[in-house]
Amino acid sequence: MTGPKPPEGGANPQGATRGLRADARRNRARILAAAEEVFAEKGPSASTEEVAARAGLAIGTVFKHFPTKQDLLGAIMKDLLARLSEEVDALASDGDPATALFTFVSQTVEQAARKKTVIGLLTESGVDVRVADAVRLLHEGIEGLLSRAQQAGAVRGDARPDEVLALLTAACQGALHAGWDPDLQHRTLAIVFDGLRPR
Amino acid sequence: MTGPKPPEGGANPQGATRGLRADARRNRARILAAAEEVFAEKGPSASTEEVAARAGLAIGTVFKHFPTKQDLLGAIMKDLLARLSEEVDALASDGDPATALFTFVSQTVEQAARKKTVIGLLTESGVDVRVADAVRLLHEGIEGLLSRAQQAGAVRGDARPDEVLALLTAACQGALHAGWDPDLQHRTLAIVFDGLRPR
DNA sequence: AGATAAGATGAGTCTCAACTCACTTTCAGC
DNA sequence: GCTGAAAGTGAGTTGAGACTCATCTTATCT
Repeated sequence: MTGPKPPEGGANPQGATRGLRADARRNRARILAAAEEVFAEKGPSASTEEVAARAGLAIGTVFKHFPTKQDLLGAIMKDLLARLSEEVDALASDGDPATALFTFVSQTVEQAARKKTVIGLLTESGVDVRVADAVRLLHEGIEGLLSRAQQAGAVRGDARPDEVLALLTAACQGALHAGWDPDLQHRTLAIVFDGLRPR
Repeated sequence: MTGPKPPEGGANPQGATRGLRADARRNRARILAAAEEVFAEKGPSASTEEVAARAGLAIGTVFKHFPTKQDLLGAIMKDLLARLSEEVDALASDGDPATALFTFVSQTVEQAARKKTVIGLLTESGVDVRVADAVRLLHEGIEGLLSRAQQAGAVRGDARPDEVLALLTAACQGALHAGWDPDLQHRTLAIVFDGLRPR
């Protein structure tokens, strides 16, 4: 009846990395980092093999941590959405309520132009159950930014959070196209922002 | 030196169907129709095999007409863009200049929600050289609608055609998401249209 | 240090879909 | 209706990529 400590049963606040052996935790992080890079460059159709190579690990290790490719994509997606939520929180506490929402949208679209991950994910598989929570969190964050902006008189009172989210995802999608450059992005978002302002 | 009439050398206004044997022309049309259906339902990742089945033809026939899958997707894309250009022309001659542009965008986005073809194509492969002409034609059409709307005072004078096209494609992309329903679509486009109106 | 289970490995399997081609069928001109 | 070329056929080839597993390695506990 002697042996290693059994896996800890408690709740794990961020990810399922508690109770993992040290090397496993390290490798999991490496995989996620590599995957984010690879998928950002080549989109979600990049092979798991390439992710493994970039992480300097064997393909089997990747599949041990993420049994299917969808799981891997879902984990990245979750990370990305969580980071967006953090940005929202930061802007909500520090930024000017009148411009925080616009700043957030601009930043996110900017980022989308570089990282195809989110975009391709949303397009290919729709919003997955695995990331539903993360999406809800982001939605709530946007709700906060929106209502502050409305109270500051910077955004029309009848705009709703789901409209903002729709505009945001649409703009992110659009950011992938040929001919989309910083200038066009700026001009296009300016139109959208004008549409959001009070008449 | 006797034999069947050699293929006609003249220009072919719509598609490369002139000089084809009757059955070939018929089958080519069947393939395009089937492909449009299949890709609209399942997106561009649907198999060529399924297209052949839907058309009631052998797989080899499909590949005889369209040597690669990209060719097939390109042909559909071209068709679709041509149809959009036709709609633009119709609205340009018949419609109210003040609302024609908005009507066109609404219709197109509406259609995108049902047919994933264009969207997935643009996302997966970028704008292909094969359809560059068709895109240019659509661009010119939008340019016309835009300048009429501006002359009618319905759209701000500083809006440019590429901004409109960016907004249009972005909205079409957005239309694929879970949670995108006619109501949300209407409200979101209303914001965009407000952004396009003179202040 | 020794024991042991967790973790890592990567060659191999399996599935799926794009594409080929030797052969058959059909159309069109005589 | 005969003939030759154009078109159609579909089993087979090929390649790519997701996923497996028998085996080896290593962290961690005593």
